[in-house]
Amino acid sequence: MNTMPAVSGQDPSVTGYALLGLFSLREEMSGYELKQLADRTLKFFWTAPAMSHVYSELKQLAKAGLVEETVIQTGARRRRRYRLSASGRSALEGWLSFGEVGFPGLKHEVVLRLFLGAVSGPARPRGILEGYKHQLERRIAELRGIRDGLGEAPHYRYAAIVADWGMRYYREELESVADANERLGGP
Amino acid sequence: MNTMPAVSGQDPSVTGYALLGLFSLREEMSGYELKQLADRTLKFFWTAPAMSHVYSELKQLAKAGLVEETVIQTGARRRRRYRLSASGRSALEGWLSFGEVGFPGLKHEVVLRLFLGAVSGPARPRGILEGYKHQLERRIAELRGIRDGLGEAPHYRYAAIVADWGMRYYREELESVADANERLGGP
DNA sequence: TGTAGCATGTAAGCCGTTACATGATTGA
DNA sequence: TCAATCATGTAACGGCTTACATGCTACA
Repeated sequence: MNTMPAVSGQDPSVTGYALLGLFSLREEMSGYELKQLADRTLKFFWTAPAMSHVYSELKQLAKAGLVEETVIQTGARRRRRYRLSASGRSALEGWLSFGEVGFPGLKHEVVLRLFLGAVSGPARPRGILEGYKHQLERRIAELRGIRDGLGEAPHYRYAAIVADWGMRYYREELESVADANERLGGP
Repeated sequence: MNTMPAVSGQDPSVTGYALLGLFSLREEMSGYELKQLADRTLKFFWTAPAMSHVYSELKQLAKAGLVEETVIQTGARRRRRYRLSASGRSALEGWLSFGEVGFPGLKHEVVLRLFLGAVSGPARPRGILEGYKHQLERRIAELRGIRDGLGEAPHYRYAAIVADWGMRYYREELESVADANERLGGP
């Protein structure tokens, strides 16, 4: 016999589990708050879902019983707040301990355009590289701010490892930009 | 008045343009060959499209007049071969010279699971990191083979820059794996 | 009182995948 | 001749985005 509560819907996507996982950092959130948290965490290693996608993902997670939904009526609009349910936590733990993990997926338009440099001529990649460099510097500053806020507290142990991973990655990208610029005969 | 030939369909997606770009490396290809080429080039900086997606993308590109299609009937099955058309080349050039290039998108399940290490406990990330290390080593060997085949010929100038970018990235990932393992108290 | 930003959603539709079906070719 | 691999697609569907619609709140 089945002692689990009946739930409906499919297995969550990886993004679904990722969002579920964020509830381990903060017990209760609205969709908006979850999106904000995703933009300070997930974003650095997993494409941040659009606002509207966060809402629809939460709807599905609620339908599957993995998060508990509290509806608050305020005037003409209802607000919802969510927290991880017991079965949500065990689903998350199960997902984390299960199976193979795929190789990271990358969609790197900068490198794509560099790769096609023979078609566009070298001026275009140089400009793109320049723009990418600025974006990277902004990202690095953003991530450094977050990383500094974590400190060395054991509570943020994993987050700190991940933040340092991200910093190392962005620094490597900066190096690759410099190397490519040099080889393109750039400044 | 419009001097361009009439074509139908939407603007290609980035993946569409990426595939179009591969015809600058090899004049004429079947869908199968295009997929093989993508797996030796694109794959390292842009998620490689599934075989079936390559076929449907080619169909769309042909419909839009960006590639020319030659149909060959052999027995009960027709084969198709493709080459870049004149308007395909100018569409590619236009796309390459146009506009803003977004920040690279990453879907890194390894880091995601590391990030959630507090939920799973440290043993699981350690195992995942170990597996990732092996995958990275295989990738590096694969890319090194390709890179060595390029040599220093000016013809492969851009490809060589991109291959070296990839190698640098994978080496950095290996460093991050080692750092994370250390901090997890691992071997 | 009006406007900018906070907040919550729905609808349409593309992008891309997996599963499936099937044919052709090569070598054991 | 059987199996493996090369090769070509179709169908169904999920994931995720953009565009749009709307309400709420603070403050100038």
